[in-house]
Parts: sequence; C-alpha cells; structure tokens
Amino acid sequence: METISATDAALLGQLAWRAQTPYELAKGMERNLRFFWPRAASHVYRQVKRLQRAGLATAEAGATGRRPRTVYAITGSGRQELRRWLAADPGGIELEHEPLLRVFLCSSGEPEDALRAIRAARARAEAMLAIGRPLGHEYLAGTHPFQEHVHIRALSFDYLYRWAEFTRDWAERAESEVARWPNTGASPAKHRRALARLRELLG
Amino acid sequence: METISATDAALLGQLAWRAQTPYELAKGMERNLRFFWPRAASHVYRQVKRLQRAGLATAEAGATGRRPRTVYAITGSGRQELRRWLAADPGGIELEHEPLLRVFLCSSGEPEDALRAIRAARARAEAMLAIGRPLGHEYLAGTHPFQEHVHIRALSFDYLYRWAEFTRDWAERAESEVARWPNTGASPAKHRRALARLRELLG
DNA sequence: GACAGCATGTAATGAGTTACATGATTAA
DNA sequence: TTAATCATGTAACTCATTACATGCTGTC
Repeated sequence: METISATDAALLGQLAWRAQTPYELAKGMERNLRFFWPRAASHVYRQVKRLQRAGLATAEAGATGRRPRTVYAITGSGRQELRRWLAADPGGIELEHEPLLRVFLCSSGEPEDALRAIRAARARAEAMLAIGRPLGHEYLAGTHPFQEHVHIRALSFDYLYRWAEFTRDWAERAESEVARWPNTGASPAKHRRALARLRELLG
Repeated sequence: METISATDAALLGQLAWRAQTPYELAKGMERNLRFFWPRAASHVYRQVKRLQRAGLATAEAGATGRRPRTVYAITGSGRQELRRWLAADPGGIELEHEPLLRVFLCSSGEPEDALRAIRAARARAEAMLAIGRPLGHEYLAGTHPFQEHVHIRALSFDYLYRWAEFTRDWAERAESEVARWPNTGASPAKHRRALARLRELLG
C-alpha cells in the first residue's frame, strides 16, 4: 500500500474522530458520505481489515454472543497517512447521471421515457432535501453529535443542499418542456424554445 | 446479456445516429458524455465488440494500411434493446466528489489542504464553463453537427452549465470562508458563521 | 417462539481503469 | 526525417458491487 485511496482516507478520517466497529463505519459512510462518496457496506468491512493489516488501524477483537465484533482504532501511522493524503493533490469530480444520459439518448425512444428519467432525478433531489432539512435544523439547534464540526460540515451541506435544489429546479424546467412533446423528434417550435433556453444561459 | 448496461445504451445510442468506428465512438463519449457518463476509451473498444458478439451491432472490418479499422453499425435488435432500456426504470445519480470529501475530512489536516481541494473544484467548474460557452454559441449559430438534436441537448446543457456555475459559486463562498481559518479546529466565530450559512440555506 | 430488523461478514463477479504496444499521419 | 499526435487495440489489475449466509435482539 504505497499510497492510500480516497475511500481509505474516508475510513481513517472517521476513525480519527473515534474508534468504531465496521458496522458503525458503514453507517457513518451511509449517513455522511452517501451523496458525494458512496460505498457499499460490505466494502467497508473488507477495506478496514486491509487498513489494519497495513498497520494504519488496530483491531480489537471482541464478541457479541458467539458473533465476532471488532473495534477498529486509528494508529499513529494511520494519522500520518491520512495527513499525507490530505496534503496530496486532490482527485477529480465524477458524476454518473443516468437520468441525464436517458434524456440525452431519448431521440431513440419516447417522450414518456425522458419524462420518467426527469422525474427520477427530481425524486432523488426531493429525497436529498427531505434528509437535509431536519439535519440542518439539528445543527442550528446545536444538537448534532458532531456539532463541533459544524464549521466544516456547513460547507459540504451548502454544496449538497443547493445541488438538490438546483436539480429539482432543473427537473421542473425540463419536465415542463418535455411534457409538450408529442414525439422526440425535432420541430421548429422545439428548436426555438431550445435556443431561447441557451440564450438565457449564456447571457 | 440479459439486459444491457447504461454504457451499452450510450454506445448503441451513438450508433443509432450513424455507423462509427470505435475511435469515433470514444471521441463522442469524451465530447458529449464526459461530464455525466465518463468512460475510458479502451473500454469502448472492448464493449462495442461485445455488442457485436451479442448481435446488437454489426462490425464491418476494413483497414488503414496494415492496421485494422472496424466500422460498427446498429442492428434491428440493437435498436430494440436500446428502446427496451429507455423504457425501463431509470438508474440513479452518483456523485464522487473528492474535493468535497477532502473538505469534509479536513479536521485531520490543515486549512491549506481544504483550500487546495476547493480550488480544484473551482478549476474543474471553470474548465466546464470554458468548454460549454463556445459549444452553446455553436448551437445558437446553428452550426453544431447535431443541430437537429438541439431541443434535447439544450436540456443536458442546461443541467451541466448551471452545475458548473453553481460549483464555481460554491467554491468562491467556501474559499473565502476557509481563507480566514488559522487552523481547522472549531471556534466561536467559525461556529457563528456556519450557523448563519445554514440559516440562509434553510430559509 | 417466530418474525423483523440489526449486525457481521464471505464469495463470486464484473465493470472499468491504467499501462502498454504499435501502426498511421501530419507538420516542422 | 523525426517528433507529435491520431488511431487501434490487448493485458493485467483493482476497486467495488451484488448476492448470499448467518447470528443476534427485541417485540408481538
């Protein structure tokens, strides 16, 4: 392990706050990172074990009844690797937006297909807002478990909440446009409205 | 191949417009889908060969000098699979935002680390705008090779251009906040500004 | 005492990437 | 004629996912 991955850094970062079981780590990933660094729970179990083998975390083996239960904690060299990763060049931003892909390809299908995709994007945005609103109020009320990190979390919250609003607004515009289409082909009226949209964007 | 993947659909969608070599397909992916369905060129070469083996595309083998050169075209069952895919339930939206992850984890590092990440996000947004602006003007001038798709492409353009603007604006806000931090720890002033930011978001 | 949901993993698989190799074309 | 870039792939590998198995805990 010459250099750790971003997912490793995410796990070490969580362990830097406190020692945790892989289940807690997976929950934390789901709660906090789901929208900008999503990873399956099973991946967490395997990856944190690798961190331990690499000496970046310790594993304290325990049990619940006959079941294993492992508490992981970050080590000194784990903290060092995390700091090194933070100091290194940032990787990029990758969006995989299947609804948008469906809209882009919709000339091979029906307007109804594009509408379903747009509504899916909107539903996702609404779900994000539904999660974000109470979360934001928790921070405002000072009752969030990581209240001492609010100066940092407000920055990511800002990004994600506005992204959700922005996606919802786009979906509304797109839906009201596609709802007028009898088919997915070109037409003078569609062309005119498209250019108007572009002109508005480009100022 | 019981059901095709979204990447397969993207390739078939391009072939539905016209027959192409894998190189052209890869270029098309890069030009059009890079920002919402990014795939490596080498992947295109292999995947389109699979489409051919599955009978969804035909491969006309030719040559440039001593090099092979294959032109792929969509088949009837390829069009059918594409329509089936378009008619199926849309998949989700996945964002992998490493700069945001770095900000989120920055309590284990220095403010400078977070600043670098924020600037990287901003650079990416500016790059998108720099690509989008001339592209938008091409559509407005009516000179784009896929001008007849402008009623569809205006929708994805709307999403991506505004996303870039939104990311740039977030980066400006975030940078001006973090630039004031002597360290990444909590402080009453940071806390106060964070709550103000959240209050503004939640209305 | 049975069922739902929480918790802890393993196994198999796959989609996609990076790295590499090499031929063709063009511009300096 | 050489270097850069366009074009066409193959090979090896990695990261991550889905599917599965199974134990524990509380509750009806």
